[in-house]
Amino acid sequence: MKGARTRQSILERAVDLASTDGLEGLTIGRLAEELSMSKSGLFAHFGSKEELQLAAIEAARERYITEVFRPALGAERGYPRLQAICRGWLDYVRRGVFPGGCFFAAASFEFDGRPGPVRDAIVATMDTWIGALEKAILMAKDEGHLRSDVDPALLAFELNSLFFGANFAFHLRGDQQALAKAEAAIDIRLRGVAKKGRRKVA
Amino acid sequence: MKGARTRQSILERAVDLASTDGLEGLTIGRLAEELSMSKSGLFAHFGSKEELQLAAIEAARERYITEVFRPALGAERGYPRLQAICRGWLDYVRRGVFPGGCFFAAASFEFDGRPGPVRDAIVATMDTWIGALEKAILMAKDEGHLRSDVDPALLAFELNSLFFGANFAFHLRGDQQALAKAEAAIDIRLRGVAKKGRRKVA
DNA sequence: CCTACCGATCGGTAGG
DNA sequence: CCTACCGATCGGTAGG
Repeated sequence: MKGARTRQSILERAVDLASTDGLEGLTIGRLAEELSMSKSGLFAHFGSKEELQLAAIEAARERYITEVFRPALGAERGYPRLQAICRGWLDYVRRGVFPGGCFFAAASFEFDGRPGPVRDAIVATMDTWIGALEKAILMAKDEGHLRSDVDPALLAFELNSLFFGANFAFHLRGDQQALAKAEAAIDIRLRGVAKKGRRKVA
Repeated sequence: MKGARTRQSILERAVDLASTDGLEGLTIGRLAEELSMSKSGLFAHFGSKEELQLAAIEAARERYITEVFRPALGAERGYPRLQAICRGWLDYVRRGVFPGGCFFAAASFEFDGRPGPVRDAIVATMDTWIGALEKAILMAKDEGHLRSDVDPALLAFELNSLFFGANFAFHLRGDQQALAKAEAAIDIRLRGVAKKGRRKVA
């Protein structure tokens, strides 16, 4: 019980560290020092650095679902929910849910050229996310909110690209208009596929 | 003269290594080993790891300009050149100009949460790139190829997002339709801002 | 451009 | 969860 709580607090810190320094830049020594515990004591919770990385990915996924994705499911299915996901994503960038910017964008670009179990876990997480986005689009089609010729896989690709682009412009470039641009771009795209009577995004 | 050649060959290797392992993951020891030279011999060319990282960013920028950007300038200014930049970018992803995927996307997401001279150099490089993209869009407006209400900063944001999204879908997810999706998304967006008579992207 | 070396830190282990 | 330790590798230096 206590072990599980300790493990969870280690992972929250690990996720924050990895979002700024990367999953490889995350080291057991610094993580232990920040938590004021011994390296070996922390290490005992995971058994290897790779297991720590995999557990951090899972913890980041849970944080993302709790803070960003699940709240959007409160909106009614169809266009409103798709809007809620988009607005929630931009808010996620603004709020800095991960201190070093989007954990998943960072992990994706860190591991896109390297094989191994960590990469595989990132790919699986991103496949699930893109799948969830496609499903929200498909629901909006089924509800008759989007035109029937909309390609969910294509639109999900576009929205995800704009999300990552917003993270890039906001966190790296410090573009003060980053979120306004992303919102405008999403608005343009969604208006292009919405059926009449559904025109506003913001 | 010979020193400059050695330095250049070190940097080409450094850029390749950094594109897969990151600019922090790039180590002097492994780089020296791959080049069959001593660590200190290599080190003498740069003086510090940070200088090596800065030189690698500059070398990557030169490779990008030579392989991707300059060829697109061969197309006539306006819509054709904007198309050429877009097509060149997707081809750049497909060809794997950097073995670990786009060097700049990786570096951007690696350093977006960390201060310092390396981050500053990445920001400056990306600002220049986005500025060049905006300029190409502005030229297309000036030539009368794009509608006069087009916002170059917004369209540059959108195109760059799709470029990075294509890199993500292709290199991380291994999505076989990644480039086709990116091409379709770019086509949709450019057709939306093109003046009549300019409708084809591919 | 080399050999030889430095202190610090890495992931990980032994033993409790 | 700790102390005490391991070999390997890190960035960097001395001296040539």
